Amino acid sequence: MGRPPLGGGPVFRFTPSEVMEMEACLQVSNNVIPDRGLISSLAEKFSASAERSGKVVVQPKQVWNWFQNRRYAQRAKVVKAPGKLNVTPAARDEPIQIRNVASPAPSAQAKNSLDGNQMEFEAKSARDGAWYDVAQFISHRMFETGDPEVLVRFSGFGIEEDEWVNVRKCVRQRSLPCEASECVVVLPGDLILCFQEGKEQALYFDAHVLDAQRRRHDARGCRCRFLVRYDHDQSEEIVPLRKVCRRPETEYRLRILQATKAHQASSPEAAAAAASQAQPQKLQRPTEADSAEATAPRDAAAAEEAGGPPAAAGDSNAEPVPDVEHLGGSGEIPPAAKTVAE
DNA sequence: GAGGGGATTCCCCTGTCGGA
DNA sequence: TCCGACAGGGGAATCCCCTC
Repeated sequence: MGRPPLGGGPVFRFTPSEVMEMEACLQVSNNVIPDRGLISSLAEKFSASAERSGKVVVQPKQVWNWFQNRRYAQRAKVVKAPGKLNVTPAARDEPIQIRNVASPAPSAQAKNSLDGNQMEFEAKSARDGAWYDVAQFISHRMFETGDPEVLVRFSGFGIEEDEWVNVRKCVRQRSLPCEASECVVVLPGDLILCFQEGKEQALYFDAHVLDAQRRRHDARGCRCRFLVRYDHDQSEEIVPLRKVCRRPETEYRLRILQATKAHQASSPEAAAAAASQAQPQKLQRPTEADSAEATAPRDAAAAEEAGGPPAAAGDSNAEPVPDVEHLGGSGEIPPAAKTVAE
């Protein structure tokens, strides 16, 4: 694809001084192509220089091409250099590759989880099979089968709604509402907590993601759609992100994603910092005005808990079980957000 | 008015071509 | 072989139209 030189004259070449200046720009901007304004001013400056003596006009497009080519050449060089990195130019594609990657060291995750933050739990009610936030563990008992049970007070409900639930099967770490930027960590096959709206009630049920339709985000936030199948009735529904709460086990994906973005933005150091500082913002369950659900801000502390290894994802029984002995005494969870049915 | 869906535009990345 | 130019593809942002 040979291109005739612009203007039809001799082949265009940047002078050494021009190359030096553009390289300096590239370095200053951390290998990011300068904006249009700077490119135009560079082109004008080069055109007016003594070396060009006004005879050759340097087009902004040519300057831009130079930046493109130089950056690509530099990255190609880095990739070929052995043992130099794991920072490849394909960084922007990595979110897709998050799938099936190994999780970060468990120790790093566990460190954050108990770092002065109180863990929050949710429990499955035997009455309707839906999951509710746990406000308090009232008591506990042990069955002959060896399965411990706890008496839980659901957040937003009174004593009359207290329920004995199986710790292994019906208590787990609280699911996390998704922010718009977190839709990428919701993948087909994932176990999620999904807000199902019925005619008379709207509750959170376990569901599995069958398919994820990615859409462009805009000022309104995430517009992706997720085809989910509810575990309790096998019904399928296409839901927006706001109805999806991801399991804490997917936290590692978010951290990988953040680390990847940091790689793109600057350096491996920044990436490491981002990975270690992944601090979820204050989250809320999706608010559904039409349904009679009461939603309050959830404590970000619970969101701090990183999920376990990928193997645990999708297996609610494999999740950490609260120490009921301990929680029985001080298991008070700050007024959390409870999703109140009907 | 809010939200959903699609079209358009811009930018970036990757790869290739031809001249020097 | 190096360097500049550009094609093709994909992602992101924005805008417009439609429906409820």
